[in-house]
This record gives sequence, C-alpha cells and structure tokens, in this order.
Amino acid sequence: MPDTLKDLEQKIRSFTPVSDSDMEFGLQFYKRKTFKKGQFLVQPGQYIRDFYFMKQGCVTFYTIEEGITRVMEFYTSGSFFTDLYPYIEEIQSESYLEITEDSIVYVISKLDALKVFDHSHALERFGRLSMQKAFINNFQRINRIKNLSNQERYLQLLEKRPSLFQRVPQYLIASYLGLTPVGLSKIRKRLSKK
Amino acid sequence: MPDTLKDLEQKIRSFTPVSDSDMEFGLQFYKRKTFKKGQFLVQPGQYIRDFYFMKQGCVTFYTIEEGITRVMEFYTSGSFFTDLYPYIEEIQSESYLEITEDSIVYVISKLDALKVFDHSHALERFGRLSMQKAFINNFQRINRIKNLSNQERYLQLLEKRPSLFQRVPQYLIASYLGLTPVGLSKIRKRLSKK
DNA sequence: GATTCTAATTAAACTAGTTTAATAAATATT
DNA sequence: AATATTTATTAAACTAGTTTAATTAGAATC
Repeated sequence: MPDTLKDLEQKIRSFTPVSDSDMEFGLQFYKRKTFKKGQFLVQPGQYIRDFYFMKQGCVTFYTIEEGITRVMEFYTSGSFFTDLYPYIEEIQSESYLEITEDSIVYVISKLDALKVFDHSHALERFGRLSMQKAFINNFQRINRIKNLSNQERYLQLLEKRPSLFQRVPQYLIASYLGLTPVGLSKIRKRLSKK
Repeated sequence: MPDTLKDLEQKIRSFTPVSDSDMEFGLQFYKRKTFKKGQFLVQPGQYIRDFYFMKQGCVTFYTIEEGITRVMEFYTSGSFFTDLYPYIEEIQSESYLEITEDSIVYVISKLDALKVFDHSHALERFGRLSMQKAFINNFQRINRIKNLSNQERYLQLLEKRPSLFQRVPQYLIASYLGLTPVGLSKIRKRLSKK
C-alpha cells in the first residue's frame, strides 16, 4: 500500500472502524493519477467505469444542454465522486467531469470496488455511511435552494467555500447557484453598495 | 415473521439478494403501526429514535419557520424515510413528519437497525444501495430545480405523482415546488388557458 | 507592449414570480 | 340546511431575476 493513500485511509476511517487487513485489501485497488487543468475524466457518451477520490485539486461536474453549461457540483480535496447514475446503471453519461485545476485523484474501478465491498463488511459499511452523508448534504442543498434567496445562497457559498472563487470562473459559480452571469453580477453589485 | 411484512421484504430484495435467515433476522425488529390523518411521527424538539417504511398512506415532511410552512418531501407507499440528519447525529429534530392520510407504517428503532446491519453483510449492502438510490433521487431533484421552470416542474409532478394532488392540499404542493399558493394558482391558470 | 480573446459588468426592456388583500369556492361543523 | 372555516383564485402593485446587447476589465498570446 503506497504511503500516498494515507489521506484516503483517514477519510474512510472517519466514517467507521476498519481493520488493517481490510483496509490494505481495499486500498490496493486505488491508483493515484494526476491530471492537468482542462482534462476530462468523463465526457458525454462514455460509460463510467471508475469511482474517484479527489486528493488535491478541483473537478467540475456539468452538462451542456442547448449550448447552456449547467454546473451541478464542484468536487474539491477530500471528496468522493463520479457520475453516479450512469455508473450504477451502466448507461452512457450525458455529463462532463472536467479538471478545473491541476489535480491528484485516486481512482478505483467499479469492478474492484465491488470486490472490496464483497470482501469486507466494514468497507461495505463505510460505503453505506459515506452515501448517507452524501444524501444528507444533497438534502440540505435542496432546502437551501428552496428556502434561501439567491443572494443568501451566494453569501453562504462565499463563506463556506471561499476558495472556489479563486479556482473557478464566476460564470460557472453563477450556473452552480442557478443564476445567469448577469444575475450574479447584479447581486454582487447590490451587496457592494451596502 | 408476520405475513404483513411481505412488501418490505420484496422491497429489500429488489436491491440485493438476502438469505432467508438474514431476512428473518432483520424483519423481526419491524413493528407494524397504523396512524390516522393528523397524527405526528416527529415534531420539533424530539429525538429521532426510529426509521420508517411507508406501507400505505402518506406522510408530509416539513418545517415551520417564521410562520411559513416549508414542505421538503411527501413520502408515499414503498418509501423508506425518517428525519435523517437528527436521526444520525442524535440531535433534536426541527421538523414535522405529519400523517397526511391514514397510513400503515413499519417501524424499526435505530438500535435494532444497527443490530441488523451488524448481523448481516447482505442487509448492510441493502442499506448502502438504498441510500445510494435516495442520493441519486435527490441529485436529480436538484437538477430539476435548477434546470426546469416552475411550470415544467409542476407539470412533471402532475405526471409522475398524480395521486399527490388527491391526497394533499394544493398549498402544500406549492410549498414543495418552492412556490407560494398564489404563484401555483397563476401557473395553473396560465396552463388552463392553452 | 500591443493585440486578441475571454470574462465580468452595465444598461434597458421584459417576465415570472412575489406580497397583500379581497373574493370565491370547497369543506367541515353545528 | 345554514354557518363557519379553510383553501384556492384573482387583482394590483412590486421585485428579483431574465434576455440581449454594448462596454469594460483582465488574461493570454504574439
């Protein structure tokens, strides 16, 4: 087990206890890969074979429909991610996973991930708990979208993930917030006047 | 194992194979309960001890903030649900789970659910996969909220869950869609003119 | 350093929602 | 059946966003 996977190991153990032998079994399948800004992990039409852990960097998950880029999520250090629906259903992706900043990513194939879950009850539990956490995060995001104004959500993003604004152009953040670039610019102007 | 749990058993098996003995072990902890319209499974201030499966009926998951009712979800037949965040974190709920239609619910305590996951790798996998499905559903809901107009989302709800409109007053559906009752009424009027 | 290209802001006209209040239609109660 | 209560609609004024287009600012390239 290469030492570079220490942070992934820590992340897993933050969810549930895992024996050293199970951990070693699981981590052996992960490959460390580096990507340059502008590269794609996923493009429309592809089948999703892999599951990812972002060690360092940033990837943007988006679609383009009728020429409009729609950002669904930015994944940064410490996040697990993939294009989950096509990954599960083994259908073609309709999305992009584009590296937005030079990144180090740990990659495990779906086949290997299933082996890991088969082999270790503890790691299956980790899978359940990490999915549970992702569920809760999404649920809370829905509530923010429904219950807060766009201005409030902009301010909250600025507070909770300030580094995004260094990493990613503003029009992508606007899309993530469900706004046009013009709309976000107006909000910023309104706020700067106070 | 009482025969009344057949549909829960089927639901679980729709996710992953489970041996009869594991299934029997798991199902023994579920209690069948009936509730009348207007009863509450959860109210603000309570700790969440239980996880639920809706056999028949409807429950509305909402908060009241500054006098405004905000509907997060309607759970109907075949859904697993609870107020997950306080359930996990063992903090007080801030929400209501109100029975909106006479219902039959299967209930398992958190303690028993943990016993089940400890005892059976297969049922832990079921837990992972059901959570994964819930995650995907929420993710797709976020995308609908972000990418569709309110009118489109109203039409889609009408198409996908028509029975909701029989079960639940319109102002709660408006809230679920992130609209005021006035706003939803306007959309309906606009559509009826076509 | 000048040029080119991309991103962000601004302006103007527009739109789909909001709020508040009044009215109408259903539903529940006596 | 009559009354009270709750729910849904309508109207009017307002607002936070949109779209389109022009302008400015910032980055990258030659």
